Amino acid sequence: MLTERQSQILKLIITEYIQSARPVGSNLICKELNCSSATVRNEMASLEELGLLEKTHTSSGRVPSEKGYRYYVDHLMKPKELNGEDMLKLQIIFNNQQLELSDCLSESLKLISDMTNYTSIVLGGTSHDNKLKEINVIPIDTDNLIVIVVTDTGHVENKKVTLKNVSLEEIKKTVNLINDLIVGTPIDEVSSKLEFEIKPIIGRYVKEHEMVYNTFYQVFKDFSSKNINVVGKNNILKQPEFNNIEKIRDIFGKLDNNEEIINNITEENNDINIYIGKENKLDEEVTVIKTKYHTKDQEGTIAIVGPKRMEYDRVVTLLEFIKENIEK
Amino acid sequence: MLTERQSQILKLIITEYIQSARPVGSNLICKELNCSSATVRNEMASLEELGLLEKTHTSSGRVPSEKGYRYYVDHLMKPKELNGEDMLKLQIIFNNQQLELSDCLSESLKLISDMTNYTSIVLGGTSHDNKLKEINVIPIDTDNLIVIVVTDTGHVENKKVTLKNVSLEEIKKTVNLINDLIVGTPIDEVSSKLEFEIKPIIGRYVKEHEMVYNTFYQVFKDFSSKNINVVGKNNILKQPEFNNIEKIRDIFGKLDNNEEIINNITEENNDINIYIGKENKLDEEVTVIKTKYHTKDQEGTIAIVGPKRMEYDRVVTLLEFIKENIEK
DNA sequence: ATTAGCACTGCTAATTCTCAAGTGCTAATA
DNA sequence: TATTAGCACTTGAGAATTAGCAGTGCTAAT
Repeated sequence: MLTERQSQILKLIITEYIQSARPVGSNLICKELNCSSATVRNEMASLEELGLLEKTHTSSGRVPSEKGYRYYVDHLMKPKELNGEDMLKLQIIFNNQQLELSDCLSESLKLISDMTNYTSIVLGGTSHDNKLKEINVIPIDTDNLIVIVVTDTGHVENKKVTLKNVSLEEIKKTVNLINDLIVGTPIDEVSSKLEFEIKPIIGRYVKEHEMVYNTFYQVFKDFSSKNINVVGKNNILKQPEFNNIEKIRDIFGKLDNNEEIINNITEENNDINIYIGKENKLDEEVTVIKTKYHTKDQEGTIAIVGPKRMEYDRVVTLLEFIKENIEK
Repeated sequence: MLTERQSQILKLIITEYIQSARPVGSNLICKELNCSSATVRNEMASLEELGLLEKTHTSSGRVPSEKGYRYYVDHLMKPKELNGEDMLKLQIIFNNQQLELSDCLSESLKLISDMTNYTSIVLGGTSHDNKLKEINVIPIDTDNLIVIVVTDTGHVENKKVTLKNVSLEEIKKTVNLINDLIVGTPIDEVSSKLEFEIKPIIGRYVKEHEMVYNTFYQVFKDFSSKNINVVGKNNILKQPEFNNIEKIRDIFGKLDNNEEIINNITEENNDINIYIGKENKLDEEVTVIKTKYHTKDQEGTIAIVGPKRMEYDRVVTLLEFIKENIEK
């Protein structure tokens, strides 16, 4: 357990370092405290002993270690009030009735990226509460048609499909079957329901039933797949810790790789969670702060990615605010 | 006019520089030609006199100037055969019947980006030949509904809109009006037709006619807006000329700015056009090679962006191939 | 327990030095 | 007249050196 003064010093070093990105020396700290630089140096040495601080070289100032940041977010950090201006801008987005919820989300995270110079990620997926409302087909020509899928929450998706040698009659029949038997099913269960309720009987009505079944199956599969939105990637270029091209390429590569994002960013926990450096699976030189969100028609993850030297308090407050606002 | 030997030297310098990105000295060249390095130096001096070559400092090798590249693409460059492997990969994309045309385009440009390490851009827009086939509404609840717009080529778009205090009756009436009067209109003329044919009469059928009109107007406006697809942006990080963060931020900023892309990339000419350095409006340190394309349902621009030190011959051939393939 | 003082460390930036690559020019040559 | 050999010269890149500074750890005094 740290003494009061050690806590103070650790906190000062971290907040100073977050702001300046340069190692912090004892002189700077002792001005804030009622003691000499020598005393601070002694304390720093103990904090380093505990693994909370590091030096970049023998005679440099101190830099927080990952363990130091962890201690900071667990014990020292105070929630930060949202500043008036930030709050106002976010309010404007959420009060805009014109915007669909998913647009609100990306808009507000775009704003946060601009304000903080970090990168935001929204992962969205249809939720269990999202039920199939109806499907619809619009023929284009003999071989091509559009399938439109609508959920009860107003989420719509369409896909152009090619079905050769299948009469419009048969397609209509299939659509009716689906509308009769599947409507009302949570969207994430449609696939299995299709398989057990439609597949066995479709042969009675449709000649090329395998092809037709596969086509519709594919449409629903696409529908329930996740969408990924990475905002403010270029902000990475503004962070001094990412000042070499290799590193930038590395991180940009990861942020462009959808699979990697889904695997490493998706959050299952409803709290605001902080993953510092090696604690996160995306890249050990960044911190990821993220949370799961639920709305009536979708659920997913919102995440902020930045350097380990991140304004933790501010980001947590912003994420809390957004999560709260989209969930109502 | 250049002598035969001068042409040869210029060409050698440019191809060598394109490949190595380092100033080219006389020694390297004289090995390819039957003459001494002194002779080559003399010729280089004349080529510099003509503004076709430059030096980075008094005793460096030569680097092509923009005028040099221009001369090269106008007079020296031979069209390059598509190599078998590249060709094969592209063929696979174009032969895939499953893919929509627009997907083919982005797929093939993604491939080109990977092969060349340049960045590709596809600008698409609905063309004049693209006609409104039908519109459709699906009510979600009392205030919200989905508007679905379909064109005769199978392009579909949907939008969720909120219309308070408007009865379903009135909305259906509006939809019928549009389907009766506007269907068959080229998509880029729908807006004006709405204004002149629907706006004057809608008041007869709908109480809140202004709001309803505006809503539909907005839907069509969104529909006909251009879509932009920038692929392989990260390749910029691989080019040695873009090795400082400032420059990268600059270019990334431009490539993320949709307005800038539309204004500076859109091409009106059907040939493959090459814009070297200051000749292009995007950024004076890059070369843009681009062309306009037409398909039955859309037209737009495809462009490749890379350093001035670009493999001109290869890119031109690739673009020609793609243009040809999507246009049939 | 705290602090003043001092020797010590390692980084950064400036300076100098060296070397290689490449040039332009002159004079000799074919 | 066109080409070439030869040489003095220029420059940048990289290595080595140096000076100075920010900051440390330790010791001894308070």
